[in-house]
Amino acid sequence: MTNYWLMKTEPTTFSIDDLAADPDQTTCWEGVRNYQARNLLRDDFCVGDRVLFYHSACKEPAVVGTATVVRAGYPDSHAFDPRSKYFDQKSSPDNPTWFMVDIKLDEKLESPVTLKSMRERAGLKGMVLLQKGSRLSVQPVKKKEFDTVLKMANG
DNA sequence: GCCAACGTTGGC
DNA sequence: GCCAACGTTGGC
Repeated sequence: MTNYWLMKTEPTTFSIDDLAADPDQTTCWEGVRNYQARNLLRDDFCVGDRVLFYHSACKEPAVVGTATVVRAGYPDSHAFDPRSKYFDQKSSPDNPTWFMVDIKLDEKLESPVTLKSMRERAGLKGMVLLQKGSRLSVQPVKKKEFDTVLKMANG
């Protein structure tokens, strides 16, 4: 059973081009420090799940690509490193607080699907992303929503 | 840069 | 357990 997700990133921090430039086009998704998102990463992400890669807090917020989960939830080791900006004293290798997954790029969309265009699409009304005050950085997406976004990307 | 909405912290 | 204060997110 494949799950569908949307993952937010600020392109100034890590963009779709950064992912595309990686030799394996793969990255660990470190630094999530929100419990609801943590629970999803730890408990619900499975290898093979599909991901909408979303640019937030930028000029044109949009889904800019798709990816696949290639490693399910495992402890975020950045939380153990005092030099990391993601360091968290309360997380330890014995009893990790924070988790991450690995994702691999599927495709960078030729034409990004903007937040604006998603708001205008009746079929996407229920998307978590579009709910008022929604700021979950890792969020579930329905298969139908995932397919609709891709349809919008491909004309 | 503004500000609404949300999550976390900590005093009581 | 309540809730005010604070910090962060993220669209605009």
